Amino acid sequence: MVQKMENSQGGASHSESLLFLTDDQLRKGIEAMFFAYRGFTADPDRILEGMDYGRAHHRALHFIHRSPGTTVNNLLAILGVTKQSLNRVLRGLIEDDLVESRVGRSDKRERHLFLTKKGAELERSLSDAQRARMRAAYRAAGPGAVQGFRQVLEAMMDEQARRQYQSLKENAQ
Amino acid sequence: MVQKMENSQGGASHSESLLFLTDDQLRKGIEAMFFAYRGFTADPDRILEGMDYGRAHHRALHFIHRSPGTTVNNLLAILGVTKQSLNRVLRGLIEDDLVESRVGRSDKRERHLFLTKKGAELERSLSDAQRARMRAAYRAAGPGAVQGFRQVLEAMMDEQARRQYQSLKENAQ
DNA sequence: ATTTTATGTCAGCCTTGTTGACTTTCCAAG
DNA sequence: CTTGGAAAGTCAACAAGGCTGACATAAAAT
Repeated sequence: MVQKMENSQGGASHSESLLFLTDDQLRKGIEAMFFAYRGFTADPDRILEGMDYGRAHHRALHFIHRSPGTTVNNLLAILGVTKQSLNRVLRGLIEDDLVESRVGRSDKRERHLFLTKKGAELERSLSDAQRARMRAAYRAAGPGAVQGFRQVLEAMMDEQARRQYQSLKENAQ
Repeated sequence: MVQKMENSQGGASHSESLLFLTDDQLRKGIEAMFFAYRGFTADPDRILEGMDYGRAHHRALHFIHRSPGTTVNNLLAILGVTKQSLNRVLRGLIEDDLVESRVGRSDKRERHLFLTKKGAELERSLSDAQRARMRAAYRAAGPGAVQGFRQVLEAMMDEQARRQYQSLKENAQ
């Protein structure tokens, strides 16, 4: 049965909410994630529609930008898709000269991925849009909220994803 | 160019971070959303794999449970998909006796949607899993974080989604 | 009586995910 | 040096879940 909310939003009572997490509070969090993720992807999706690309291409560009020279296997692990799925995306990006694939020096089986100038430009325009929304959300919510936001998201990740997130977090450019 | 982070996480300086939002801070938020959303959908996805259902069915069940008797048009607006896409999902759920579609009393063009007992059971098992993760994340992050989490997410939504979210928020059951 | 609205349905397409099978390249261990 | 296995790429086939366009029906609204 759904619990009644003894501990509504309007009030406050921050300290109690740790212990008394009602189904209703949790459901609000779930719905907030659902609606917010739509907003989160909306701007890049708009930019990409019309081009031959989609969200999968955006993600590849993002993480190649983030870790230039990363191998296909690294990218596979971060994106959590199969190599066949990633390969199709990468093939398109390489053909269109947005991504360069260089054979590894020490291990020539590996391919190291880099954005071309053209690729960096597209990545930039996508991340500009996404950052603008994130910036607006952060400012609207206030400085304290940003901490909480990231803490809850981090706690929501699977173990593996959290490790990947944290190792990305460390090597700030 | 990517800005250097003068305002790292390790430090603190909550008050300044409102004004000095570096690209690096914003990127962390973006990546946190990406990885966290994977975790957010992981448990229901696991439950549904093997059944003939997917994430789209989960979403339909969630919002029908949330607003019993909602019309197809309402659901369309909330989910943000086309009627053809939703119809395919609903048809499956109705055939399998998880959802009941009743012709409207006052307006006989409308169909009002309800979960059957069987549908309510599946919805329950899905939302139990999702709530368990949300609860764990809330507890790990602490009571203050929950406020911030929801504030940032709400600010990240499109206008239309925010209105939908808020109107759902109001009629707590 | 006509138009608009709500819904459903058919057909076909796209993106992005999946599995399975197979090849090539090439490092490294025997 | 040979060989096993890892890394990468490719082909084929498929599924989920989006999309558009076209069309049908019933009922409400004008």
